[in-house]
Formats: sequence, C-alpha cells, structure tokens
Amino acid sequence: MVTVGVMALGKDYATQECSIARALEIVGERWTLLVVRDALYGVRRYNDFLVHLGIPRAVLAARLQMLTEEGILEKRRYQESPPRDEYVVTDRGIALWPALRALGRWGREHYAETVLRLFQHAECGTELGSYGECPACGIVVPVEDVLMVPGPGLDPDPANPVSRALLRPKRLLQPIAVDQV
Amino acid sequence: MVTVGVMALGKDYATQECSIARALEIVGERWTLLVVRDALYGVRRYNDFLVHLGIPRAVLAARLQMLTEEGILEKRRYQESPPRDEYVVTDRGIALWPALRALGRWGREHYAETVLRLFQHAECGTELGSYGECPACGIVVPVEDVLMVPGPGLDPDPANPVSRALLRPKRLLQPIAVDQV
DNA sequence: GGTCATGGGTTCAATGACCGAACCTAGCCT
DNA sequence: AGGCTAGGTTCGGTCATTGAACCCATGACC
Repeated sequence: MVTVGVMALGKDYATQECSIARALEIVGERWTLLVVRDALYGVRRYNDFLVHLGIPRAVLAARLQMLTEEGILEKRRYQESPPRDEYVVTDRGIALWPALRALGRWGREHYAETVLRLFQHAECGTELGSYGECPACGIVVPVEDVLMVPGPGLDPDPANPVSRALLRPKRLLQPIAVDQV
Repeated sequence: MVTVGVMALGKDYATQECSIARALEIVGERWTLLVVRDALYGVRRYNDFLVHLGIPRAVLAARLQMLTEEGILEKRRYQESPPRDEYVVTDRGIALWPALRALGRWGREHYAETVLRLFQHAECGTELGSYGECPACGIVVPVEDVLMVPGPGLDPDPANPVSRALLRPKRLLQPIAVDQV
C-alpha cells in the first residue's frame, strides 16, 4: 500500500463519505471515548485516568497525545517544580457530551441492571430528559450546569481514590478532588 | 485472569461501572456502528453492506452475527429458493439513532468540509434540530419520519450501486432500492 | 448437460493494535 | 544516599483486523 502524506494510524474508514465515519476515525478507537468521558467528569491527571480506567499506560499516553493533537483535550502546565501537566477538555471535547449521553442512555436502557449515575439540572435539581434538556426549565442544559449524582447501583466503597472522589455529587467539568488520606 | 462464564471476545472494559462503557462493549468495536448506521439507512443485505462499507467479509460476518445475537439486528428469510436472508434493524437498533446522530453532528461541525447529508422532518420538510427535533412542529421526530436527503458535498456519481441508491431522498428504515442496470 | 454468475459465507497468512510488566527519568523529601 | 511520585517508554506475547483465496448452493444461459 502506498501511503500518500500522513495517515492517522491506518484506521480510516477509507471509502465512507459520512460525518459519522469521520467522527469514528477520531474517537472510535478503544478507550478513547472513555478518556473523554472521564475528562468531562473532571479527571485531568495522567495518574487519575490510569487508576480510574484501568487502561495500559502506553495506550493512555497514545490516546492523550492524539486527543491533544486533535484539539479535544488541552495539555497545560499546572505547576513548575516539579513540572506537571494536566489535560483539560476543550470546547471540541465538550461538544461530545450529547453523543456520550445518548450512548450512555442506550446502554442503561438496554444493558444496565441498575441506575449508576443521575444527571440533573444544577439550578433546579430536575433530572435531565432524553436529549439533555431540563423538563422543568424548558432549556437544553449547558454541560457546566449538569450535576452528576451517584445512583443506587454504584459501588459505595470503590478501591481507587478517583472512583471515591466521583461518588460525591459534582458538576461536570469541575476538577475532581481526590481525597488525601 | 480467571474468566467466569462466557466473555464477549475479551473486549470488556472490566473495571468500569458505567453505562457508556456497557454500550461501548457492544457497539464500540471497529465497523459496528457503521453497520448499524447502514441498517438505519435501509441497507439489509450482506452484499449491500459489503460494497457500501468496503469492510472485509470475515469482519462483516462477525459483526452481523454479533449484532443479531445482541438483538440489534434481526436475521429474516426473505425468499426460499434460493434461500436468502436479510438483516433488519430492531427497536434496540433504532434506539441507537440519537447517539449516531449526535456523533454525526459532532463530526460534521468539527471535521467535515461540506454538508454530506441532511435530515428533515418528512411531514413538513423542516431540517431537524440539534437533538433530532422538528423546530417547526415542536416534536422529537420518530426515526421512521426522518427524511434523508443528499447534501452538496456528496459525490454525485459514486461507483457502487448502494451509494447510488442512497443518493435519492428517502426515509430512514425504508429498504433501499438498488438500481438494476 | 456444462458453464457461469450470484449471494453468502469460511479459511488463511500477514500485519497491526493492545496487553501487562518492567524499566526509565526528573525532581523533590529526608 | 535512598526513596517517593508523576509521567512516561520499551518490550515480548497475544488477539483482532485485513485482503485474498476458496467453498457451496441455486438458478440462468447456451
């Protein structure tokens, strides 16, 4: 095969004229959408992604680099000594929220036994509707006003600190506060 | 690792308590969502999937079987002699439409140069809104009332007959009519 | 009756992605 | 000097994906 120019890791859906295929070329690889989900939940640090996802280190590094290059995450220095970076989700990543939510609803309705997480309008506490709207206020709730609260099906005492931090109700995008024991 | 019972091809996101992860275990493999997309567009036959997707035969057979076992497609005999089957999307598959549409919008807004396809409310011709609603009628349009029309960016004379059949405006779920030359 | 075309597959070797474990590095802290 | 932490890279083994080739039943063509 003769490759012309750069090709993103040989994983293109070559013949497809379709924006779904374009999207899946970017976020269709294994783990990628779960990394974006965690980023929306407020996870920002390499190590937090690692322990929360249980992903191989090499794969995580590859995904973070790709998502950064694609402008879905932004790598930013948060302390100088020792130098440490965090990965913050950008507007382009935030724009994936409707797709992630639709996937999650489908998974819950067709495969999940119990409710794991609930998403509410932070202003009024109303559970979001099927397309992310607040039935009470009649608006599509912006991501930063979505409150994530644990559902009854969630393990109340998980092993890793990131999962523990995500047990507390919190707004999306707000960085998680990992408990220092 | 001790595997208890049957595990779907070693591709589980083991530690994830999350309905997004549950969904991605089912439809997160390469090609799977594109097969479902084609099924929603009205593609039903093995050979039509094959030429439209440009997917390896073995992978297509594996995906069709898995989607059938998961109740997302239904395999049904449509003629006896010679025996021929088609794969028809079920309610569970139709329920993936919001997720596919959200992914497609994201791909279009962030990566596509031109508009490839438009989706309208068949009753009134109005372009659908961001979450699949008809702005004119004020309802979320059911999938069978969505009219798909080609956009300006679509190749007007594609090589394969399935792509040609999809050039004509058509409702979702309606089987495609491949032109017999 | 022999040959070919069609639909729907299976088999195969080669390649590439993913996996877990081990290792590396820089900069602190004691 | 030794150890810890955050953030990686390297490596051998395994598993999935790929394209090409093969198979088989039926019906159409000559």
